[in-house]
Amino acid sequence: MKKQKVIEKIKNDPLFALRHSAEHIMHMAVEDLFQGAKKVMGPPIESGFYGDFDYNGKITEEDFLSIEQKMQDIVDANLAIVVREASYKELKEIFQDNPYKWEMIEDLEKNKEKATVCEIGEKGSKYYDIDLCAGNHVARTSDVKAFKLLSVAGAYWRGSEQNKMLTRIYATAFDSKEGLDEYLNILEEQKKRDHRNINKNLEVFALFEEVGPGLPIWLPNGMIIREELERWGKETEEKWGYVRVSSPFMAKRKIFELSGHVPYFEDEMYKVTVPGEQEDEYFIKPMNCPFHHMVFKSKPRTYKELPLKIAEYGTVARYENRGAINGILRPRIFCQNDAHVYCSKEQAIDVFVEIVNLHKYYYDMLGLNNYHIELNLRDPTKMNKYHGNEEMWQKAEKITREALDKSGIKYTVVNEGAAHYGPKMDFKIKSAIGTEYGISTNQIDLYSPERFGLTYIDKDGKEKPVIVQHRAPLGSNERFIGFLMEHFSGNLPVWLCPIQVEIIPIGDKHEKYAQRVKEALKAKHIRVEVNDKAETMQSKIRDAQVKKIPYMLIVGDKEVEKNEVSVRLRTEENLGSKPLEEVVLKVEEMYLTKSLNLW
RNA sequence: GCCUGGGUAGUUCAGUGGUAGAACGCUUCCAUGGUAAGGAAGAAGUCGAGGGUUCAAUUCCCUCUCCAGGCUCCA
Repeated sequence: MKKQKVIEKIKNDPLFALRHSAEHIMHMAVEDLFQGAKKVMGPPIESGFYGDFDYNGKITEEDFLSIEQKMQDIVDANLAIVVREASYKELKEIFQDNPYKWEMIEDLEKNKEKATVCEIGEKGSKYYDIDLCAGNHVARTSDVKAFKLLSVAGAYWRGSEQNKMLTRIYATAFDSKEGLDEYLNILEEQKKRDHRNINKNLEVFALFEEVGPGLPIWLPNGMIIREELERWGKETEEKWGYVRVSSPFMAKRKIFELSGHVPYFEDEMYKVTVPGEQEDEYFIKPMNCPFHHMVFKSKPRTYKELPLKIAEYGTVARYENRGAINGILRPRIFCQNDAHVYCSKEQAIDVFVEIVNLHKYYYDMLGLNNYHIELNLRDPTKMNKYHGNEEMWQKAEKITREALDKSGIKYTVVNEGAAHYGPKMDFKIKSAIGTEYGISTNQIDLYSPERFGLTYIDKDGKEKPVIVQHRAPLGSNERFIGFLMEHFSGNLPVWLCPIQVEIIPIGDKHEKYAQRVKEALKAKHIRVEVNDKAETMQSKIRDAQVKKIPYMLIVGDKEVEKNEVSVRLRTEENLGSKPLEEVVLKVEEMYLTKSLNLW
């Protein structure tokens, strides 16, 4: 679990104890209302808590009201909450018919850890509960001032697909009604910022049942964003010494066997069958790496060519779990800002630092500053997930850590999530709403060079293996743009806006002038449209605001007369009337410099 | 893939065992406006798909499909 850090943070939350107690109260209420429901466990989480139950019937959101009422009853009863130590023997007696608790007790016993219980109320009274529990609590149930159940979900016991699916209830609790209301408001706001909601106004992509899940169609507006972003990526890579290639969107099984993907990912690869041709199986490519390795191999390489940076905007297909699909943040086909850098052992660290710097450049330009690296190492409990020998892994890890230290970027280490061929670094960015995204990834790979026989002739005339670094600073167009939509809440930087300027003629008679303004902007390649609907100016302004168009140029009698336009920004600032030329130049400047400001 | 809930006009949603409604949007007309919604009329739906129960199904039941929130996963 990547949860250690999060848990630390949660434990420092002043509401931790209160939520923990609220969770016990919820368990009591559920066991009271649903015969046979067994409490399993439930910790406080960021901004709330959840509780898991084993219950053979259904608990749905319709039951929330009665559960909440029962909880309120327990809160009103003002029961004492006491935590004390307990013997394994006592515990096993208490939980003799609860296999989950039993399992936890046995774990404690095995590790010789102290066991504590939490008792709420007095034995024999209307409400009484005793539970295996290690944690802080508030003193009395009445300290839980405000709570709300939020959703039901299924969750596997101990997080494993092999285990039984339990019923999980998500909820939250606060020390005041105001705190709760504020939080519920934030949830509402987050929902509005969901890229799928923003998409309704921005018209970036469209999904259809007939096309298939996870297969978005890019609409004209989306395509503008995408092409601006790609152009920037390509220009930047050119400056940073990358060369571009293009690889076929499908290939024979053989190459994916060579890359080592088949044993781990065959189930998630789209197979292509060719009628009448049985000998070869083809897959739609799920990644670009093997092809770039082949580019490297297309002729003998020497030290003079290194580092060789091979880039491609490559579209890949992965049959993602149905439940993992989410708008364009997690589709089944996506286009990566991909490249592989081939270098010598000696160059590896400098190359890595350069890649980190490239990330920094991109993120700075977009004004994203809340990011860090997560270094994903092998999960010691799942060693069968990884290729290569121990020595290779140790070496890769050593280089990676050295490189990270030298780059000076902040990073956290997680013992999980490595790629099958090597340690992985994920760039995690926190969006403006606080959601964290794995937006880009970077990997130092010693495995592929060995598999593919990727070598170069060094100065001393000897053939040596290269080191490969996988990188995709702009992630995939899909996820990156979805992220940007949410981060900016739809208010994209001017250069990425599908429509940069909306011209709003006040009346019919101003339309001719509006067209002239339009032509002046178009001459500078600014994306502009005239709203010539039979509507009031106010209504046209509203339309533009909703579409998050950065500049609204209002033209009426006064402007026509002076050859000016009245400038309103989507920030609702009214800059007043300005000469047309000045406005054109300003917008052009903001566009070309990729400014994050509007004026 | 698993758990829970859902699918009604382009969108957000109401509603019903006797084949449907609102708001916004769209089209047309009127209004010619000064910084977030002027007025009127009109078009628009195989009530996700298939099967079953019924005299009758959008409504009840089953299967499939798609969507949402979780769990698991993300080369």
